[in-house]
Amino acid sequence: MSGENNMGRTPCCDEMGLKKGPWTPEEDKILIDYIKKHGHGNWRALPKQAGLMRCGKSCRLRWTNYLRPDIKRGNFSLKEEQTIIQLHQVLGNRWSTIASRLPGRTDNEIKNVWNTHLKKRLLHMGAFAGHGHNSCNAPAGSPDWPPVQNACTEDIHRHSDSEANEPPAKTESCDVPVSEEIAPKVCKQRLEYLPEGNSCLDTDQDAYYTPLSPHYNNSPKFSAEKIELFNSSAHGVCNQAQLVSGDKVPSHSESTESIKRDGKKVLDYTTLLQSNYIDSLKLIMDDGGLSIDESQIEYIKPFGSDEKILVEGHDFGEEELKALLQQYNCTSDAPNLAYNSNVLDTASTLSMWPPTQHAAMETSLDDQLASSSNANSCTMTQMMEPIGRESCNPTSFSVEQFLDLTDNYTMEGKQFQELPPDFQLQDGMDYWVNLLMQVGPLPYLQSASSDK
DNA sequence: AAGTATTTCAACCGCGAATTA
DNA sequence: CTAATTCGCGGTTGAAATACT
Repeated sequence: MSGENNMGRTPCCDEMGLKKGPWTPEEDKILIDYIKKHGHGNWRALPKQAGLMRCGKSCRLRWTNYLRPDIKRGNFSLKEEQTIIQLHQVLGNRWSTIASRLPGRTDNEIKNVWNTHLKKRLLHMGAFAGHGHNSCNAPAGSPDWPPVQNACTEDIHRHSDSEANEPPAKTESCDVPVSEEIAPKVCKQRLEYLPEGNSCLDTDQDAYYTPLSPHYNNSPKFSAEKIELFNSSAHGVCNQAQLVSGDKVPSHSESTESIKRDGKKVLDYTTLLQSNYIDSLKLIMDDGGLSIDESQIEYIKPFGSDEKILVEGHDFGEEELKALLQQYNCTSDAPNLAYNSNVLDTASTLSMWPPTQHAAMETSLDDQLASSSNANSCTMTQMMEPIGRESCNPTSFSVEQFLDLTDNYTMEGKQFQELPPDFQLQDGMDYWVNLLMQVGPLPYLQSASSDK
């Protein structure tokens, strides 16, 4: 060892004569020159050898967070922010892990962006529901439900990693005060449907679907409202869902017309995602008249297997569907799948169907909730869902602008990554933009548009 | 224009993990 | 195996910048 006499922890920066505070350009130059020449080696020894009146820790911090040549300066792109949000969902405050997924960004910078921008933004959007008593109708006896992602989520993860039986941190440990008005209702509700006279969800039809059973209707956590799904895939690019009651919902035709643009229907799955009946939908797979291609499979792979998939379209072949289900680890007990009649016809030949909507009725609600929240901390739609409907009225911004965005950044096969530089968000628009950012473009749209 | 409040972000601190002797 | 040491992480701070009154 070094032979120093200090027992225990060696003080770092409080030794006499060591400078603290902001670095000067001269100090930066000394540090850069030294590391370029010798590498950093032992950080503790570095300042002495380089001639800096700093402690090694300060040098390391300055280098890794600021002077490193591969540091990317400047504002975060929307894509980067999207990545942070998504990773934070899964990882919590593991900033260095998140940073490893964002080349050129440091953990410190990401932490700052999260704390100063993203957290507030999500809070404003209602994504932070907070824990405990007043933020949602969480069932008694389910302390970690719903699994929202906020400062507490990390605690949940940590506990689940190592101390699975420990309860998550209490509400008081959350550093995000959540008011009733901005985080009102995290209602984990399921996409349970019992299509009348059918066992499938046919999104090609104009139809009403009711929540699954009286069993659920009796639960305060499940609404008895009906859900209307329509116009899903006539041309493969329109998925809509609205609550039939309790909302100002445009009529079918009115809504359909409103999303037409140059005779072309525009993807609008945001509304579907907004539905109270879908608790973790991350992907709507619509063949759009095309076959499933590899990019679709690749697209859904990273999401894990706990979210809902709405599969619909006319042209899913047997092999394609089989591949899809296998990729998604879906078997006959795949309550996360919804599908239309065409898919059902195909699927029925696969011995993989029907899924377990009916079986789910037999399962206790608590069990379902537990299994759902075990799979992941919080899924995208749960995150988005708490947005108060009154605060995100779709008519509060220019529909034209929104369609411009979807056309330009999704329909034309581009990644929806960055807003046009001259684009001004109007009130309410950020909700939609962020929602799109969360979901990303559907891959088929890219191939569909490039084919045409 | 001046004073005050809020936001931002680079830097610090303490802790735990990993490494070394 | 143990203890010292180093490293890296995440939470926090506080000065500077910016926004608001």
